Amino acid sequence: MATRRRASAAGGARRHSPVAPVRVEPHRCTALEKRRLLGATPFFSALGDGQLDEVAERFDQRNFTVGETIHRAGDPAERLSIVVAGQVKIARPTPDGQDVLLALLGPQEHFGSLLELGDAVYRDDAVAHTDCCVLSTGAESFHALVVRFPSVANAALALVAARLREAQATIEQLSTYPVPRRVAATLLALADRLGTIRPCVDSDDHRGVGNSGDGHDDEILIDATLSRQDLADMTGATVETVSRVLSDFRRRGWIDSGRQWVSVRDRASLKKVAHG
Amino acid sequence: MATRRRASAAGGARRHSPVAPVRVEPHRCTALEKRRLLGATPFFSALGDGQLDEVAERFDQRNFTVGETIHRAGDPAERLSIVVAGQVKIARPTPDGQDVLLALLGPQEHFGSLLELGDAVYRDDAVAHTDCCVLSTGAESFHALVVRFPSVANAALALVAARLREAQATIEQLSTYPVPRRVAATLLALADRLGTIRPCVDSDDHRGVGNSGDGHDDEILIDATLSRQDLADMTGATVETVSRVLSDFRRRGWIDSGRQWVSVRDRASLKKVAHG
DNA sequence: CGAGTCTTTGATTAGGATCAATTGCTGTGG
DNA sequence: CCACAGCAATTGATCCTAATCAAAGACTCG
Repeated sequence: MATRRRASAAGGARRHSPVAPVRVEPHRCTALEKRRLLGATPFFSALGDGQLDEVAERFDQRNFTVGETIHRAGDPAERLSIVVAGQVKIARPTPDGQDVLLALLGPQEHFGSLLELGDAVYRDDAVAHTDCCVLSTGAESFHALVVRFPSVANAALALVAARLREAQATIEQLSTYPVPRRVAATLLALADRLGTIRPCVDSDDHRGVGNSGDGHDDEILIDATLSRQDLADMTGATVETVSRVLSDFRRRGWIDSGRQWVSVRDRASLKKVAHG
Repeated sequence: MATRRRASAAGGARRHSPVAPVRVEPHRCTALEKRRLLGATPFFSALGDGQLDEVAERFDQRNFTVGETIHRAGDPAERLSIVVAGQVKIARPTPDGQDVLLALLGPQEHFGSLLELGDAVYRDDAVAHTDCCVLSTGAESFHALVVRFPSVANAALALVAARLREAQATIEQLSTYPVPRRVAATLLALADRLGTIRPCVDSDDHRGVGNSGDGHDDEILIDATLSRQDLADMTGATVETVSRVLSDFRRRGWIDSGRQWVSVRDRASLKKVAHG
């Protein structure tokens, strides 16, 4: 389904369509699918089929289309949600209008009231970053599951702890490193989480060979609609600065990028920048 | 025990001894004390005496003196610790030597392997910020408790979630606000967590009245040895900048400060700076 | 094709970092 | 009790990173 017109050669200017074919999925899960999807989730991976049924009946499914708001900061925090398809953006609105992008979640990842424990309201906006499908359950319902299945408690703890680690890494970045370094680190992290290999060499285009001998060919596309503004919100910088940094990286051949997309060409060099 | 020479009047220059009487406590808890201390902790507050005994026998007690290292980043992460007296500083060392102070923990607060779940090593240094007493247990031992007592699981989840919230607030601060605002917010947070009322008006000094009519008299001392460097590490700024900001706040009469201590005089004004 | 976004690039400014002394507090030892 | 060594804090001068302001180019979609 990827619409593309002329994915021109590697070296030169950026071209039209990014590489992210937006996939939509407006569907309704069967009970069976729900069970399967939840079972694939870190929360419930230790449970057997019978137990999963019990879990599944407590979860509701909802679909959202790009840009749709799932919840807003300030709303009563009453649901724990798990992304099963698509991507969800978690952003903290600040008084002065400048958002901070706290996470870009993909399938299997969770958001919502688990993080707001002991808190009455959400602290962040959750917005559908692509069309997406989400399974969610009430906070009490989830707590019942925690009590019933100790493995769920352990998993939840581990997941929140992992989030905390990420947050602390971000704090480290923000407090001590300059923007290019933060951008490099962010790109690498995104490539790890959302990267797909060899973007420019696929599709239905006829294609000679692909790599026209320009050094590296292990290009990794970050499979998300990623604007400069998003990157700025992730790194605590401004759009203009991010744009300048990306232009610089591009000039050096470390990345390739265009409207709403970035791909990593020279992981090693980025790593060097990201780690000192 | 507070040594002090001449705590001079309120208005003018800063004077000698801060106000923090350093208390030492090199002792050994009895089993009974251990039980009581653990029961006072958010982890185990829901448990009965019999259950607390079970918990207590899994915890060991250790004392540390100021500056002593409890664990270092890179050490195998094998213990969960709870501060019962004194303060512990959690700092993340960065490659280029500049530390990031992630937390300053007081009694009842925890650190260690709970946050490193699924991680083999500590990410941070833990250092005794004052003389202190710590109860700790092995990671497996703690997990056994989690499975045995669901309330412990819930408490642990809530505690880690609370840490995550703090971390996200810090990220918000770092990404979008200027230094004076961050410093103001940090001071307020410290005053809330570690503040003691009326510092200059206590001790065994004879004292006329105390407040010599200089506007506000709700002064709150931050009860910790707090260097400019510590503050800088908490706010992601440099010592010099923090010093300038504090001098400014002092000139305005919002705070009072000296070598290794700060007290808050005008909460309202600080709040105004901290929140826009 | 044209309106609306997103991106790039340039010029200017400002907030903090850095470099460099100087002053002030603390506790130690003569 | 006082002098001194050592560390913490202050203050000034300068430089540089990144924000801000401003405008033009690029891609998408209706």
